[in-house]
Amino acid sequence: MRLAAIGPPLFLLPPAMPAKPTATPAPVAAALPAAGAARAIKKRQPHKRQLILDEAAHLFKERGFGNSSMRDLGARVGLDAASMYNHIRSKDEILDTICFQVSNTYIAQLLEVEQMAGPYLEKITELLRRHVRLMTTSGAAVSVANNEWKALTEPRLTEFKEARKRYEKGFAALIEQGIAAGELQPVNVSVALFTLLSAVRWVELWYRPGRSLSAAELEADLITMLLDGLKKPTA
Amino acid sequence: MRLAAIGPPLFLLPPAMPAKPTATPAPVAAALPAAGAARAIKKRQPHKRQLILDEAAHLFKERGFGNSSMRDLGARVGLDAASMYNHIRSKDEILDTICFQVSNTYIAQLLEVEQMAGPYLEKITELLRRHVRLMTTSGAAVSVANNEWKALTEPRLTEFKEARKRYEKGFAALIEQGIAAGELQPVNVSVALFTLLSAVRWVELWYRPGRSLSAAELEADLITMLLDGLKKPTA
DNA sequence: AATAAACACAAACAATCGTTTGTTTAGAAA
DNA sequence: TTTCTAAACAAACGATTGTTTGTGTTTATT
Repeated sequence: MRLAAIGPPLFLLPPAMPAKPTATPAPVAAALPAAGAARAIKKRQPHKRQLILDEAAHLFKERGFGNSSMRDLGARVGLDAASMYNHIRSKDEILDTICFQVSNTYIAQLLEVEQMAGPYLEKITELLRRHVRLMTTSGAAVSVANNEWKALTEPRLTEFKEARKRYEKGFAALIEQGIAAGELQPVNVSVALFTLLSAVRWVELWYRPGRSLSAAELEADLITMLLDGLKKPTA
Repeated sequence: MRLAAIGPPLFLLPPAMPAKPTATPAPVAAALPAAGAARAIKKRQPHKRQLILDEAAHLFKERGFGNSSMRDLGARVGLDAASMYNHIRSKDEILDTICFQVSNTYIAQLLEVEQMAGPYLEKITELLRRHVRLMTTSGAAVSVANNEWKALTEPRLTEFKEARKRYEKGFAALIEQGIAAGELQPVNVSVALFTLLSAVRWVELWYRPGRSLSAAELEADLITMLLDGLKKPTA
């Protein structure tokens, strides 16, 4: 019954507090100012802004948006709270940027997969694989987009929800078509969708680059388990 | 591609904002003062305290602990913020009570199932079933325990994490034994555990008593999908 | 060398936070 | 009645919140 080698405690799927990685790859599309909300301020050192965003993603993931102060964030970045306002517009804009970077990436992945050829089962697998991959490459940002989006302010809150719904509808359509094609079990589409999206969420909380399980192995195991089930076929 | 009948938008498993139900069943074990943290203050009207706790669970679920003020909560309860301090010790105590009510219930369910007879697959199914059932009966509290426990203060934060770990270890042991007995596929135990616990989490965000899918149907579909997989066996 | 822009910080702003205090109301116990 | 106490509110507490202002320092451009 060894659990230690693998996991940060997961009671009922809680955001764990990882040892602060001090540096983030952040492969989400770099801070395009999300339409109508955030205009960049970068001048001399555009990397400072990204540093703030990365550190904010980790802070918000660990403590939550509402429980994190700008002074906390400043301490992590190594800047006075006031100084950060040379690089960002507001605390809200930070959250906005993180959330929409993630949602834009997810939408882009959906569009790509939708245009692929091949059976629906392969499309679903590929979309799920990319979904998981974003978690392993941009875990903090994904975590914030998943857990802290409620703190977005109003027109953007609605926009985010709409983006989310678009992603879900696209994903659900693949499942529905897969069922119709006889590739998948005839389960309730929404139950299947939510279960899939939900099932992979622990990755964003658990995965750290140094883990014994590689990201590729994780992807494979996870997808196999979801598509084939835990139970051993009675054959 | 009808998704509407079933679901609140689930992008990557976000806490949805439900229409405020105005009344909660709250079948978690009623507010035993968690050891060393909360001593009840009830005098004349002990039900007022529970009303505050119920309303807090919904508020914290919708907006998050850090984004919810005592004045917000008071407005929902129909009381001045100050008046609530006749019934509760502090804002932290509210969160503490909610989190540990949930974790205590989960631990109790684990202990019960561990003592059952029968194959491991049945034990796992039963534990999963009770796990889901607590979400459908105490969704708001479960959601808060899952998402807001990070805001607990220190010694209780550690206690909560330990309770969570105990639950996980017990659950993992069942899976490991099931694999050893040849009842389950030989997957990585932790991957299986986290995937199962994670997969059912959308229920806490999606389920509402008035849904077209009954709680029982939901339980059945969900468990079947996780144990048998989404893919249609190529037979 | 001079100018201007980019950036950092100290100090302070109003607003809001959780909570305490003092007082009043209302019902139960004597 | 009188007495006691639970419970509600108004007002205010100090602390902290996000953010602005003013001023200085660095750095690149002319």
